[in-house]
Amino acid sequence: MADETKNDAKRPGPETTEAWIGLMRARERVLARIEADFKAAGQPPLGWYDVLWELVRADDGRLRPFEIEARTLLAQYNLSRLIDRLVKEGLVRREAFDADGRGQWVVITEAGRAMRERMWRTYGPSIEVHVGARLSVAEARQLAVLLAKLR
Amino acid sequence: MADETKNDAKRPGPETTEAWIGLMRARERVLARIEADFKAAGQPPLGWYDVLWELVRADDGRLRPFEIEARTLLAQYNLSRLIDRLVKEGLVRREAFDADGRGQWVVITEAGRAMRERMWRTYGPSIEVHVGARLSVAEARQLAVLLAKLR
DNA sequence: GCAAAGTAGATGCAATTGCATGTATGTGGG
DNA sequence: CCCACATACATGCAATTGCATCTACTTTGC
Repeated sequence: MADETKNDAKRPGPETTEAWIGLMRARERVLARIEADFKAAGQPPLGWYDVLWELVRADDGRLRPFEIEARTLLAQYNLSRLIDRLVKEGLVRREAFDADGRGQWVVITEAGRAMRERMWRTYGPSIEVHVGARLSVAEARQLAVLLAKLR
Repeated sequence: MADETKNDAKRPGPETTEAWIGLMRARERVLARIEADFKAAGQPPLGWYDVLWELVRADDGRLRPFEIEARTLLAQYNLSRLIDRLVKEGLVRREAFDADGRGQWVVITEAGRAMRERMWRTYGPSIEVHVGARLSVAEARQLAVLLAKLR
């Protein structure tokens, strides 16, 4: 996946390259396992959880789409359609945002809160099995610190 | 993105959860930046690089699809179609695998090698800027070690 | 106030992905 | 030898994504 040939301008050292490849591979593997757990439990994909969780955490269970976007790193056009799906499932509803005619609220419903809890009962153990069990507490903390530097 | 409520069976500790969220977010951010660099350079998406690079590294510049699959973590059906695209661009070609009628070789072409080098001139600096510059060598090494535990 | 520029969000269309299943071919047991 | 099962890869179809662009509004500068 990397390269050792030649010598132009700014090339990453091998440690950097391995960190990057490791990052891609680790998230790929872990995510695949977690998504498989969701699927096995007959639950929606992970993306839904993130949005529902952000809403639960927010005041009044409501956020503007652009706020969700910033918190989840979803692309604007993807979020717009993800909200459509959540609305169709009755997990959130859209409400007018009076102070700005362009805006809207996305509000989580009771069904949405219930779904998030149900999903967490899959997700939590899944994180524990696929991540927690492979790292000591100190390692997990250290990993989080290092990853935070990449943002 | 995580949860602190309730107390069922196996729940991840906060360090674990933060490590996992950090993993998702960090790869998201960095990947977005790297893909943007590829796009700005008018080059194909990152996935192409991985396949071409595995072929360059392999003996005779050839691998069986299932070998590429294992090395890159691509899903079988995605790889099958990615190879189609690479063939269409003349970057690889398929060859019969005599010892097993079900199999085939994927062989990198000269154009494929050239493309991989061209892509590396974008990719290398991109990795350096978005990953290398944010970590010391020791940190990068440490990060790679921790990430390796997740596979 | 009002045109120009910016911001919030939606959407048509093409490309990619995921899922289920299909088509060959190989292999192992009886 | 033959059948049941496994393996390698492809593919139809639906869902999701990416990209570019569009439609409201809002704000800014003059």
